[in-house]
Amino acid sequence: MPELPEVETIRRQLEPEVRGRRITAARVLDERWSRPVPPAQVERAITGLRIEGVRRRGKYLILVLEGGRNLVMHLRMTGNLLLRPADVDPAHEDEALDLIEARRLGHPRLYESHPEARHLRALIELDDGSELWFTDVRRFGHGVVLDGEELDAYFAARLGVEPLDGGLTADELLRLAEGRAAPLKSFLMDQRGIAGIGNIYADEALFRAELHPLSPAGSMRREHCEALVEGIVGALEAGLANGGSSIDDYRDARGERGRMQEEFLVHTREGQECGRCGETIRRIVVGGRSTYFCPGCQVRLRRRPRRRRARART
DNA sequence: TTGGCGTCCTGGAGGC
DNA sequence: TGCCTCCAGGACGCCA
Repeated sequence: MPELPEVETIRRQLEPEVRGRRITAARVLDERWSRPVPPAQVERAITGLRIEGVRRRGKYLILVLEGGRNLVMHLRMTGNLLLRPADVDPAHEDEALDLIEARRLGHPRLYESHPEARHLRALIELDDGSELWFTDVRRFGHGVVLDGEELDAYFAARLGVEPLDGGLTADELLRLAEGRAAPLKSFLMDQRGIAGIGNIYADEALFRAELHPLSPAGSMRREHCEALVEGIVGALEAGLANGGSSIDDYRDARGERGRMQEEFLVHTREGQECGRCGETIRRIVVGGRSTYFCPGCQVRLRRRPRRRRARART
């Protein structure tokens, strides 16, 4: 599942390749991708514009276009953004002419030469002949075009602090968690608090911090917050260093698998021995999501009584 | 205001 | 072999 490390890996690969390139054509093949905005409107809004950079915010990937316009994309669960260089396939030019039409008609030979085209949802052609393919098996991913102030408002309503830019401190975490009864696992996955953490890195961060996923978020003391900040940053940086994790569908911009799944400390390791204390790693469901933890060394905190507010003196 | 749950969506695994 | 059911999960809407 693309979380912060996966999206950042794609961003770092795309940035040097597409910065300065001009979008010569855009095709939205699945109306769900841009819903509720009609595909043609999105295509018109970005065609002809130069790409000034590639940014990331939480799990969102942003093509920064000239004139203050932005194409904001979210990969959700099975989305991939693939960069197909112009010289990858000498025969591609002829095939590209027919790719969209062949796909529309369900041409049987199309998927032999382009298996990823089966789930192609949007396609952006660049002026050097390269293409960006947004593919997505489960069709949860989407794209939206936003201008400057709209972009700020869009993220302000959805995303909290960025964990890797120094904004996440123990004090900030303590403030975010205060009074919250939600389990730590759910708390970490709430993008309005901390942006970019999903199911995988929430498990890994809590293991590193030695905190039980069912502990109420508001039960943390300062020392727990310090450990959790360290756990979050450590887990995300490990993901980045390994090119992200590929449990199912994730591929980077070059179509390569990540290696982080080989480095998981608890996630998907049910029944295996904990590398820290030797206890058997367990799987439970928290908030409808599979959650892996070590019952031996991840401490379950008790809910702290809410501090009484001082009565206003009259 | 907060937390929990259902929904969207598809491919793969497992059961019969 | 073929059909059916269940499961996976990010974000969002709805309800208690």
